[in-house]
Formats: sequence, C-alpha cells, structure tokens
Amino acid sequence: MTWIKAPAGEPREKTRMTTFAEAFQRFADQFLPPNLSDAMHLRFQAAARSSQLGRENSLEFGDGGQHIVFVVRGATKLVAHASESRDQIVAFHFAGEVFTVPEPGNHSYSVSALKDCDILSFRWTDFSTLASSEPAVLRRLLETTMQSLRRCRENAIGLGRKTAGERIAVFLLGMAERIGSEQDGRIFLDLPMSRRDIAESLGLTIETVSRQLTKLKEEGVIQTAGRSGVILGARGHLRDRAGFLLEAA
Amino acid sequence: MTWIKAPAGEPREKTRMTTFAEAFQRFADQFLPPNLSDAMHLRFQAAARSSQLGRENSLEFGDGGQHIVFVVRGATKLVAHASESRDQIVAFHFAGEVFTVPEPGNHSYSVSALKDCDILSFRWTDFSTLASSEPAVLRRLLETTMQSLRRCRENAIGLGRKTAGERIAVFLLGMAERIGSEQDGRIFLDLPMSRRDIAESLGLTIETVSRQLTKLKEEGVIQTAGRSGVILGARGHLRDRAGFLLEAA
DNA sequence: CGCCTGCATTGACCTGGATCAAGGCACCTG
DNA sequence: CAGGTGCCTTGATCCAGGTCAATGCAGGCG
Repeated sequence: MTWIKAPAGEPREKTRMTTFAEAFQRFADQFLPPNLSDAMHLRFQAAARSSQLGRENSLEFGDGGQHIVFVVRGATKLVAHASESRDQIVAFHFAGEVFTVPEPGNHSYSVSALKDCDILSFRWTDFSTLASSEPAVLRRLLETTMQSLRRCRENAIGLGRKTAGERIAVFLLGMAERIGSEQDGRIFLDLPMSRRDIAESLGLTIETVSRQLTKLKEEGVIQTAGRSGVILGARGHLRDRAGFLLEAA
Repeated sequence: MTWIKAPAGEPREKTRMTTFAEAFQRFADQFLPPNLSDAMHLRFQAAARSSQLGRENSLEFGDGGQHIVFVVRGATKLVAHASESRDQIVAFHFAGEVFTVPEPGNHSYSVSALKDCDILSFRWTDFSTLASSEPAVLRRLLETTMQSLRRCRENAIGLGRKTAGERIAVFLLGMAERIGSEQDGRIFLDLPMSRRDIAESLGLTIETVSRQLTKLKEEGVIQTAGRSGVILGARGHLRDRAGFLLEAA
C-alpha cells in the first residue's frame, strides 16, 4: 500500500499516540470475542497492518483486493473515484469503527484521513480465512457490514430523492448522533470534515452546502462557531427539514 | 405482513409454480451448506414464510424488524419510501438471490414484485439465532451482504456524481451482467421493470430515462424491441458512456 | 501581532434535468 | 383484428443547484 496526496510530500507522524501493540489491543477489545484463543489472537495480529495518516493523507490498497479497516484513532472518509475531479465520499468512519474497502472495479476506492489517524488494516483474504471458523467474529463482521449497508441505503435515498436542504439536515442529524455531545438540551458538533467533504458525501457543491448552512443559521435552526463548530437547537426543527416520513405517532 | 397496492384489489396467484416445500428446497440448495444437519434444516424451514406476489404487489413487514428475503422465482425491487410520491428503489433482485430488508427507521422499506414472484422470508431475529452457530451460513450471509453493500456503493456514486446519460449506461451494463443473454457478440436484455422503476432506481424521472434511451438508440449504441427488449451492441460503446475510470491498460 | 494562505461565504448567471402537457404505440381484451 | 388503456415518447418551459467570480475571514507562521 502507498500514501498519496501527502500535502507536505511525506506522511506526518507528529502525534503518533499508539504503538502497533496498543492499536491491535484496541481492535481486539472492540471487535474480537473476549474468549478468543491466544493462538487466534496472534494470527489476527500477524495479519494486521498499521498505518499513521496525517490530515488529508490517503491510503490506497494497491493489491487489487478487498480490505477490512479499523479506525484506532481519528476520523476517516472512504472515497470513491468516479473519474478525474469527480469523487464521491461513500462513508465517514470514526475511532472504534470497522468497515470494508471494496476492491477496485469500475471505480477505485481509498481511505483518507479527516484528521491525524491511526489505522489498522487487513487484507480480506487473510481476515476471511482467520474468521471463517470463528462464528463470533463472523457475527460481529456481519453486524458491521449490515450497519454499513443500512447507512449506505439511507444515503442513497438522500442522493436520489432529497433536496439540498434536506440532505444537509439529514447529514447534521446523522453526525449529531455519531459524534455530537449533548449539553443542556443543545447538541454541540465539532465537524472534522471540510465543506468540500460534506459536499462530496451529499452529491452537492461546496457553495450549495455553504448556502444551506447559512440558511439554517438565518432561520435559527443552528448556530455556528468557527469553521467546524455547529450547535443544533431543538432536534425537532432539523428533523422537520430532513424529508423523513412524518409518523402518525 | 400485509399486501398493499394490489392493482386488482387482491394478490394474484394465477401462476403459482412452487409449493412451500419446493421453494424452501431451492433456498436450501442455493444458500444453506450441503452438510447442514437435518435438524437445523428443519429449524430453518420452520422459520421461513413463503409469499406469492403478483406484478406490482408488495410485501410490507409490519413487525418493525429487519428481514431476510430469498427470491425463489421472479424479480423484485426493494423500495424505500422517503415521503409521499418520493420513492427510491434501493435494489433489484432476481431469482436465486438473497437480500436483507432494513427495519423501518427514518424511512420505511417494502419489497415488491416486478413480475409474478415466489418469495421466502425470515425474520432477522429468527434467522440470526439459527445461523449464529453455523459458520458456513454466516459466511454465506456475509458474502451476500457484502455484495449488496458493493452494489449500493456503486449506485451511490452514480446518484451523487453521474449525469443522466451515465446512469443509464451504468444501469444497462449492470442489467446485462445480471440478466442479459449473449448471442453472437450482442447482448439481449428483457427488462422486467418499467421506465418508472428505472427512473426511481437512478434518481431520475421517466421522461429523462426515455429521452436518454432514445438518444442511445439514435446513436446506434442500443436497439430496442418493444417496451422491455433492449439489444446492446458492442459493450465498449456503453462503457465509454458510463463515466468509469479509464484504465491505462 | 500583522501578514499570508486557503477555506468559506456571497453574488450573478447558466444549464441539466424536472415539470407540465400532448400525442403515440404496445399489448390486451373481447 | 378493432378498440381501449396505460405505458412510453416527445415537445415546451421552468427552476434548483451548478458554475464562475469575487470577497471575507480563521488560523498559522514569521
């Protein structure tokens, strides 16, 4: 695997906070069953590769296969390259999450860092071999994959059928759920991604994202604090703008 | 579960071709490992529910949970309801395929028949319990889910970043791969879905779908035969219009 | 602590595809 | 095989969001 798009030419390592052993331990705690034999534990460890990615560095998997990735620390985007300058962000992932990177086919995929990251990755062929006789690992992986599929489908609904305003509302609600911190009824968000990233995940342009955020601000639904801070008022107001099913409840 | 949108008020059963036992046998042949014990086989059978769906009938899962569906015969669409008259088709599935139907959340999902169908469904809670100690079943399900995820992601790229023309080209190529029949270098497609279905799966309108097909016809890339027949000439010409990565190869 | 750089915002204009509105023609039915 | 019904196609117009073009401003660096 290789690094590309390194803004300063070289991948940064300035805030490396985890050793390989620590990283793997976090993965095991999070993902492997507690009663897994030491032997299997070691075999998984042997299959793992760790990477440190500085902001906007990306990880390309050159071997043409599918991969499993665990985010030890930081936040990532999974980017699909449709053609020159037409990228679509397929998913964001935060510390503690596991996801799969598809093998390149009609489009190629890469994982890149929203902020400094530690990442653990496995070739799918290796991981699959190890997991195949461990039902607990398979269940965990299935659960994770189903979660990704649900998110991807919800996203597809947005991309196919929602207006720009609705997409932004859905995005903010989703992020609030994943990385928001609640404090006396208001939700504080510190978005790790740029406007460009938001736009590329919602199938919009940065200008439209900006205009919609301004609109929400003017209407008093959100407040902003610097480039990355967003404060959501009553969640209901955003939900009303998300184009969800209005439940009779 | 209940049927809705029955065009003639009642679900049709005119061409029921498979008994429950036959249907389950096809599922087992296709999806369960050959060496599965008779006891487990019976438990899976006990968890299965079969449905016959006439064209445009749909299956709603009223119990609020996730479901596993096997298409015994026919072809289905998985529809997400964003709000009144804004449906997004999330996936098409053909005979022999297995897929999951998400539980209703912000949007609700239903499975409906493109043509007369026999279907087998399982509540996820039941299926999951049975499969949890059968690595072979888990692997199969994981494989299926990953396949759905890959398709959903490719679709998301299209919905987010491709033009109407590109989406149609991608759609035709995908269908050619799944249900096309090749004959002296040309591929014959008999599309089971209407223009409306195509539009709802690609995030377009029927008019745009029609115009793009006309354009492809005028340009000699495809020929049409009646409403559902499409003949693709050299596949390369369609690929050129699909907005895929141009590989240096 | 003020300049510099690059993201973010705002404004003016344009366009691909949606919407609205007729026809046309496949396929069914009798 | 004539007549009807519901898709499908085609044409005219509109508009949400894209594109192009400044300007503003946060955060880093000398």
